[in-house]
Amino acid sequence: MGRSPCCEKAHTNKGAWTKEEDQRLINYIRAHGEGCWRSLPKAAGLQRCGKSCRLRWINYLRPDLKRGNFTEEEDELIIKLHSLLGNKWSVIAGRLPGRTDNEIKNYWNTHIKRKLISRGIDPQTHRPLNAAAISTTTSAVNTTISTTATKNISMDFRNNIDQKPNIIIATSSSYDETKCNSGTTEETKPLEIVPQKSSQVMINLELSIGLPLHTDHISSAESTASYNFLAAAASPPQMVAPPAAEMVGKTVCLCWQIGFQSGGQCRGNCKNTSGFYRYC
DNA sequence: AAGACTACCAACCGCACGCTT
DNA sequence: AAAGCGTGCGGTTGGTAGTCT
Repeated sequence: MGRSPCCEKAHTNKGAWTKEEDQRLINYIRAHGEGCWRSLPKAAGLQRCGKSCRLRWINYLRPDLKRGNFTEEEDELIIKLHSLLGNKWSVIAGRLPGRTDNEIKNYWNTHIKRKLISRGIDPQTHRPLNAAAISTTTSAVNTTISTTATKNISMDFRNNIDQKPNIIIATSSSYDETKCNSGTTEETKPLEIVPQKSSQVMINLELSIGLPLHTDHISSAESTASYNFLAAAASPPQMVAPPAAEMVGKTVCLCWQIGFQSGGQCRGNCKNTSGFYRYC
């Protein structure tokens, strides 16, 4: 399908924004709110493309933006989220209040990439640089597992946050509590990260892939991959072990379900009986 | 002091998606 | 069903400030 240009290029300014332009944009949005970016420039008296206005507002002028350097905690959270989500900057930004996708993307490219490389970690795969060749084999195995049987796959980062996670495959069928509604990308809950006693943070991301064949239990065609990891920057490496009881109760769970989207909203039953939260 | 180099980040660009007509 | 529109996303670029030689 054809598309018209987003704006008339002939009479639009480009490049850095002036203070006056900023003020005009702020004033307009304060008075009329966000939205309708296409018509905003004209209404606000700006000779700018609507996209440019939107970007300027989102990345720079929004009042809830947190300026300043990233903290060590934010660094580690970005690394963890990137290892799970890849270059989904907007999703990652959604987990970091006051930070924008553009800011995180820039920070990733200029700081974190180098930081990971200096640690001997491949920034793209989050595996040791010398293990890149193995990664494709491993992912192929995981794909086979997740599409043929009901298994719980955990990636445990507690050993060392800088190393590839331990992958734990369990065949337990007591996973009805992991059920999550399909097509639930509309509503997002803030990610809860509860500091642990030992200043650790545990995040549990669940990936569910499958067809909703049964209503009561996860079907045999469904599989669940759980990614458990600790942002344990302050803690020494430790042996892999099941999470302690007090940790389970504070675990945060992100649940991603890939399936047919029905357009329905998340029904909000994302907290299971173990006190886990899911992000649907 | 000045030119070269590097790092940073705001802004741009093209594309994809969802919704409406 | 197809076309058009509005918006959001991710990759890339270009200007500028800081550092090095």
